Amino acid sequence: MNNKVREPKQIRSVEKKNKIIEAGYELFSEVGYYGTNTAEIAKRAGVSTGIVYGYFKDKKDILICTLNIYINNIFAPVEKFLSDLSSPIDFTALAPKVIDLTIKVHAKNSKMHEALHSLASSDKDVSAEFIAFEDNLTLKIAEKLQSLGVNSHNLQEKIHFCLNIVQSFAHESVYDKHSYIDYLAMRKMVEQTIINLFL
Amino acid sequence: MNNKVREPKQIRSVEKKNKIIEAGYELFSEVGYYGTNTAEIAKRAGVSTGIVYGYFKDKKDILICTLNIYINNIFAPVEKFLSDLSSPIDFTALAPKVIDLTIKVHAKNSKMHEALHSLASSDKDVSAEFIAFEDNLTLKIAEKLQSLGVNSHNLQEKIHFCLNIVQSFAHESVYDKHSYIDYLAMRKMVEQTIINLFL
Amino acid sequence: MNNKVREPKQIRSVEKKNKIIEAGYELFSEVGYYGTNTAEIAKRAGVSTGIVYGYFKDKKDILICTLNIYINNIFAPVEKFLSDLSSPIDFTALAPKVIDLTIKVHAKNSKMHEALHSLASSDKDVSAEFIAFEDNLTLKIAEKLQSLGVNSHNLQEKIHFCLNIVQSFAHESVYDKHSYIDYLAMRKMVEQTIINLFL
Amino acid sequence: MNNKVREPKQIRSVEKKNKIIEAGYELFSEVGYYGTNTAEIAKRAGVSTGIVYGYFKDKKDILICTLNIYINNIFAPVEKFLSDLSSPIDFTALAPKVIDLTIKVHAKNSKMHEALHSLASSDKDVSAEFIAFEDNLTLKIAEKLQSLGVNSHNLQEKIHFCLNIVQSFAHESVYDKHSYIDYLAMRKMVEQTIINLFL
DNA sequence: GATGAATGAGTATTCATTCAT
DNA sequence: TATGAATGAATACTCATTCAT
Repeated sequence: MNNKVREPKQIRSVEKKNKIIEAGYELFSEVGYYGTNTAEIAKRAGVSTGIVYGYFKDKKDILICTLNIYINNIFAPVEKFLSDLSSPIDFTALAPKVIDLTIKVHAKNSKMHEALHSLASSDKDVSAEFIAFEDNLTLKIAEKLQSLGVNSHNLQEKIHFCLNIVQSFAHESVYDKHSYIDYLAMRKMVEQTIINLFL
Repeated sequence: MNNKVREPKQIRSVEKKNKIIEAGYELFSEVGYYGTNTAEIAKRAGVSTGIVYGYFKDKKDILICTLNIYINNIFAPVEKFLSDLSSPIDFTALAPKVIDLTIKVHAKNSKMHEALHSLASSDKDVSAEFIAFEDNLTLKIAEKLQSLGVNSHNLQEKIHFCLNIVQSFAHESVYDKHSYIDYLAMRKMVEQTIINLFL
Repeated sequence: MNNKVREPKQIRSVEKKNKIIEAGYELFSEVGYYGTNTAEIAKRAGVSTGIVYGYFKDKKDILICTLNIYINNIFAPVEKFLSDLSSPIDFTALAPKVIDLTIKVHAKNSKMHEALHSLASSDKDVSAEFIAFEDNLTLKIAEKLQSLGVNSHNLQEKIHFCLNIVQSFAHESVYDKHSYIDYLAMRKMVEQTIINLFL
Repeated sequence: MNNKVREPKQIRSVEKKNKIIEAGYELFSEVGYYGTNTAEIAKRAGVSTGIVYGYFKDKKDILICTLNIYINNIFAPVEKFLSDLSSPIDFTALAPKVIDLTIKVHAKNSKMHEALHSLASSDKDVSAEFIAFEDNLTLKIAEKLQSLGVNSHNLQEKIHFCLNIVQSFAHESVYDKHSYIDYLAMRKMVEQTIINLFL
């Protein structure tokens, strides 16, 4: 067929495409997908509205690309964290660090997290990308732990479960949504749960 | 001031209002808030577009009302469950039942759950209603448990944490999103985590 | 044909019709014809929306009826004024009184004056009714003056011209629209112009 | 902040904006502000509905721009007229010319005059623009007359008063609204009134 | 490649009028 | 007569996408 979307090869073009993605990332984070319009993205990226469709198939395509930024924003610190791990692993010492990292990462990306999750529920493409990311993350961590001698049964399930509860805690903790909750006490529960899993 | 929205007192009116809410519930579940238009809601409810604004202030008002249905759909079975509890509580026996119930409830309301959460992230009204619901749920459960002699430290935090992990599990479980995960094994982890909390 | 609009014969009905006209008068005065809706008129009149169409053909029909109120509001004091006149007429003494009366009447009905004129420009029915009123007013005054021995040439033209300038002055004066104008000085001009006409 | 409305710099754009204003002018004149819809304006201007909002903030913004056309339509001939005046001024000769000019100008713009006045009564923006225009006109004339040696007391009030009666006469004269009036006789009164003022 | 003007389908909301009760 | 719920056509405005330059 007629592939209208350019794969930019020139450096200038790549830069321009990235500018658009960044602008999209910012706006989607600030006002959500439906609160953002393409003209605004173009304006913030410093390009014309027309050229956006030179680099992206449609508005959703921009979102998919911002999703990749989001994923990298999370992946990068996690990979760094993993590469610093060494055998033998002391989960009692590790758990607080994992929580700290997750909160830190989440605080920086929480808005986008919401914007993306919001779309994932109604859009198969976004949802698929999201699931693939989580799978990938779980697997990466599992591999690393195994290479460091962790031979826990149901390792992937444990990691996945940990990710769930840590993220869930980080999300609430960042927003401090429920005023009557003692988040420090809750944090201890999260830590202990992780430790118990890997005993 | 000018209260344009009718508070239906006639039976016929109540039925009509409910029809609209149901139609909204269905459509928001199917295609999300932004994928639904008011004409479509009216059509599915079998009413004119105009009368929708006789019962609801605006489109978001319909959503808020569907949110209440959703909340009741969850509250009702939980209250039933709580009322069947008797002292002394055996958490080892209780945990699986809680998970069963949550999965069952979630399976029936998961689509709406996503649609609502999706909006909660960008809309303060929806978000507030949601948080209030979660607070309410946590408190109700805490009261009941205390009345049955559970005197655990940080009871509210424990309950809230449990709700988080059970819901998170139920959500994944219903969709079976991650193909490589053994959800039965993961379920055991959830159960054990609950039991450990209340030991 | 089928004359749907009832001519109320019952006293209760007449009262109800008048209530609607009054409500219309108030609302048209306050927010203009297009800023008023029939439901609001009915509400203020204390009747149902449906019955409005029992007494009036349509929304414009209400306006035409309010126009009659407006006309009476002006006619009545003018007639009173005329009936107090006695021969011989001293225009030097009369002119200030005419201006006072016009301002007084205008102050009470200026909003409706604007609402009606606003519609007269685009609606033939309203316009016709308005012109008939002005003709009638001019003729009434002319008759009275003639009966009091005023035999001025072009009497009707003079009266009409006087009405124009007095009304124009009253309108501006009531609103004090132009800040740099000395309305007292202008008033003297209006008075002198009238006096000159009838010398 | 977010300046969405384009300030057209291209010749093509300027032409298009003018087309829209003209279309608005025509339609507002023909059927009034409320009888005109934006789609109709776009259609008559030969453009899409969307681009109308590229050039104008909203429907009222179009009206304000047509108001400016209207004002220029009046200002231009008046300025021409003023620039042809030379000292000393003979008001007896001037009065008929002023009336002729006003009638001529009014005949060309009377419909718009009505449409605008109609809105001025309910809209502050339009009203303000109108008053400013009248003030401006009065002042311009006053300056010119003073520069030509007219040192009349209350000059502004006199001019303003003259404008009122001439416009009022022109309006009626153009429409010949009142069948029983001898407009030639009335015209003489207007002339004489002006002459008397500046004696 | 790049621009930004132009398109036009789409949408929430209003309101004069009707009609079942 | 009277009610007020119901109708549905009408309308201002938005925005993803296209296209002439």
